[in-house]
Amino acid sequence: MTDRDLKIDQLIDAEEELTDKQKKIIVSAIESFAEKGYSATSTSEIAKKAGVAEGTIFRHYKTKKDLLLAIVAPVMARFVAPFIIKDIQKVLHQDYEQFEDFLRAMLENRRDFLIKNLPTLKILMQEIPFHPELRELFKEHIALKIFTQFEKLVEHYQARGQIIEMPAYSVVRMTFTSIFGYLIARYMILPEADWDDEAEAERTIQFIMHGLAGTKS
Amino acid sequence: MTDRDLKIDQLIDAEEELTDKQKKIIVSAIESFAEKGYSATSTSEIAKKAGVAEGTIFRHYKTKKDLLLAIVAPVMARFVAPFIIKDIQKVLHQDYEQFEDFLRAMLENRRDFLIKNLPTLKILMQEIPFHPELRELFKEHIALKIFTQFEKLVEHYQARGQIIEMPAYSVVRMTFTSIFGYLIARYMILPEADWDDEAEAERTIQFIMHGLAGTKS
DNA sequence: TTTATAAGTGAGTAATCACTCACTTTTAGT
DNA sequence: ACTAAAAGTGAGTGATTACTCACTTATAAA
Repeated sequence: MTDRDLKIDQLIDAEEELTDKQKKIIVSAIESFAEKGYSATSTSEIAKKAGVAEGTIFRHYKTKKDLLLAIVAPVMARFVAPFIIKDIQKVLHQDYEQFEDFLRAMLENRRDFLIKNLPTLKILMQEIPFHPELRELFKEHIALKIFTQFEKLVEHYQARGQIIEMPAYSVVRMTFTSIFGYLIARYMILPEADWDDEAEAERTIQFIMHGLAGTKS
Repeated sequence: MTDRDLKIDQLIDAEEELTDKQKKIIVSAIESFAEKGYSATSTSEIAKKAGVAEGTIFRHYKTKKDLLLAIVAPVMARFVAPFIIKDIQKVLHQDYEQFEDFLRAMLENRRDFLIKNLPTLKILMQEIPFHPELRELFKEHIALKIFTQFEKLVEHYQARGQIIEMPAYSVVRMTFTSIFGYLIARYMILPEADWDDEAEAERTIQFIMHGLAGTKS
């Protein structure tokens, strides 16, 4: 187990036994951060909403920023965790012989996670540009781990003629763009519209498959 | 000319003769808003950076939020303006017989605009979720005007067999997702990476074209 | 040159900010 | 029941906030 894997596990396991008041603080903070933004939310406001003295927040989190990181970091770690597979080859041969099957599994899996953690993921997207620590965590996990892992995966399917010959990073970018573009449009930008979720997901997957179609259909 | 067209023109023309100090205020505000976010930027900070008394800001903008809107609203209007074409049919027959040509023109055109207005567009993306006035402007222009306009356009190319039969809104969503996904990745998320811009743009267009290919190739 | 209007100033304001600290209450091991 | 550590409190801190206003300076038409 590398240092980096350890870091992820630490982040995920960090959510241990919390006091009732601690939970209320986190719930209230998530609500306010998501609604008004991190900078526009005051600690007194969070305390009031949580039914807690303002001092209690600072008993558990040294600074307001610490509170933000405590909320956002574990969710980021859990969001990318399923992509970090130790033995890709095995998974691919056993579970997903077709790239399409892999795509479909990924879309459904991450959709469920996104729905369960919508406000926190909104906060994460909002604040990433302004906090170097968050950006660093993101780069370390996403850019390095997932991206390279995904490139191997793409090359695997390219070798089998399922995906067009093209730089792997382009394939990865387009796939991510399409899937998360759909999820963001569906759940963040236009959640009110009446979506036919199954049909729209299937169309998105077909779009990617045709867009990246290789020599063997 | 409808009320809405008038509104757009008003927003665009709003940048008339400004004092030297007024320009410096706007430039400084854009810089700080983009770097630290709107809420985390103080008016005293903007004044200092612009070499201006704090009162001068409030002479021209009633509130801090007014300053934000004065910066962001015209750029939003200009960003969507080229999509608002009065006579689509004419444009399509004369300039873009192929959907592919239209896509390529749109990509290049909006790329240039994005590069020239990068910080302001960053601010816009950041602040849209928190300001109802901005969201309203966006919905009015994007959701209603562009989206319906684009749907007509898609149906035009579908009728000619260039695009697969599929709900037009899905086609629009996927096209926008792919193009702006590329532009955002290229210029906002990973501007440091060494991109082969022409190749990457071409790959993105080919990806869309294959993903949406109709009966007649 | 006069004069009205607009642009610019900076000290001042009440409110709010993140955070501290001396203190009280709760928890849990013996 | 005793006790030490952890959790919780809320009044108080100086700094900073967006914004005001009485005043000065610059602009330009008559």
